[in-house]
Amino acid sequence: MHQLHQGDALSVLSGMDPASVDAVITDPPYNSGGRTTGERTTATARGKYVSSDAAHQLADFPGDNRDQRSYTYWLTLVLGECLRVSRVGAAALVFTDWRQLPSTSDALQAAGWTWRGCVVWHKPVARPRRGGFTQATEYILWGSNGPVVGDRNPVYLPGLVSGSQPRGRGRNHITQKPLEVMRQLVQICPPGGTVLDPFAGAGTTGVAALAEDRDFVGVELSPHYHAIAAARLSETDSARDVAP
Amino acid sequence: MHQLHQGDALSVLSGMDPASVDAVITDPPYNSGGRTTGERTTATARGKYVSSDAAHQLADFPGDNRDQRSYTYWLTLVLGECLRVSRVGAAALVFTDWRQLPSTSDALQAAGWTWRGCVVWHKPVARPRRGGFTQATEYILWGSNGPVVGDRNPVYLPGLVSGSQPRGRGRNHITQKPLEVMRQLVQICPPGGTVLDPFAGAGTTGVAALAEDRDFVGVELSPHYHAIAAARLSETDSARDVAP
DNA sequence: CCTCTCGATGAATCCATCT
DNA sequence: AAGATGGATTCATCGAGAG
Repeated sequence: MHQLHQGDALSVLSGMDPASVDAVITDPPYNSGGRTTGERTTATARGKYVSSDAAHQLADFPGDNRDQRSYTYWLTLVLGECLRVSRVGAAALVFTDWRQLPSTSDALQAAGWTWRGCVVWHKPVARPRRGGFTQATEYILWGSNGPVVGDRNPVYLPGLVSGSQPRGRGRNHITQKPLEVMRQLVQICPPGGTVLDPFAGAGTTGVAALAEDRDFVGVELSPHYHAIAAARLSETDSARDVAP
Repeated sequence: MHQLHQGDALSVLSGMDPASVDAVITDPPYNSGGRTTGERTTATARGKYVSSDAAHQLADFPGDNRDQRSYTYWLTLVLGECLRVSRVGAAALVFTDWRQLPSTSDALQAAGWTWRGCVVWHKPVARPRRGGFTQATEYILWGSNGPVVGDRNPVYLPGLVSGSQPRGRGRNHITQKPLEVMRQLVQICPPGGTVLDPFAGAGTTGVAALAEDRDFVGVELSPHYHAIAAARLSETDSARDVAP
């Protein structure tokens, strides 16, 4: 079962019932990239994150033009609303890159979540860098709403997940996550529980949640990606209904 | 060729010539002090550091703001001295865990280094955690003294390194790093250059540097570990003299 | 259906050259 | 002078197509 809202994350979340979801798993716009504040706030997400020799024609996405301070403030507001709508014991998993990891950890904790750790996503396909280290990883900050109740969901999840972005026809979004990675992450939500993603993008989090027998509530601002996510989610949900 | 000083990092560094090293690779003693009461009270850990070092007086829980703040301030001073004694274009690699990553990145940048990225050290043997994600990684923050000059050291280094801590007789220190991991990291220093480690511990950074044909300057406060490191370094250096 | 070869690619990064 | 634009770089991995 799933719902997908089209609109701004803060507005939609403020209309949701308190204590109604069991996990928040999301990939906010990083507001990263570029060397100067000017580059970060004026360039498009495509311009910042897509290699200059890339052939694909994927659409840009909105919301990637905040400076560092505003990013932290805004993300704190969003994660605060997420805490309000989540049940005690719920988990939050928030993607970030190395540049924004400190700010993201500030926002997570300022919003009231307890920081529990950091999962590493390793991307085997990454452009090498002369004279230094390849940037081949992203980070998933793990927080909890109060204590972690191990008995309620006795899983043992990996601290490092590996996977490449979908390629070719299966790729819908610049920053799309591999389904296999997301299927591992959604297991932090107890079976039958509800996963919330306030920045749904092309909807991979929801597809993974449905595939692992969790419910899903998503929010996406861009009408373009909302339509893509809606189609993917409906397809997954109907396939699930037939399966058993 | 190597030198190993016994004394406090700040004191020894302040006596060193400016612009005399090509890379700083170190694991500051917050991690090395032991994170659990058990680690801190075992016979091998006792006496590792004396009380003159402010970092040893940290409380059990990093959430204590005062100790956290002092740690960041002290690390900023040390990394600032490291910047002074390093040449333009030199790299800094600083180990940290997920809890201290934001503070360590603050200290690195406050000291004047340009933050360039984050390398992940994956420990394949890690204790699983019920109801959550295994903590199987540590982090190595990468900074540079000014621009990265790719032509001077045209290497392509990995963003993820993997290796388990030495066990049994080969293990001299609680937080000892695998030699194979350190051999990859020291390649950020141009061949023939000098690697500095102000918290040398059992000297693995130096052993790796010598094995990869870099020179080494180390500092270790504890007489116990200074003696162990001195023996390991001399052994490696004489083996190197014979080899060619 | 499996194996092999071939070609394309990356939430990059740097730098010279234009506005 | 500061920002915008465009080109060059590199290799482990992955998809497609051939055999």
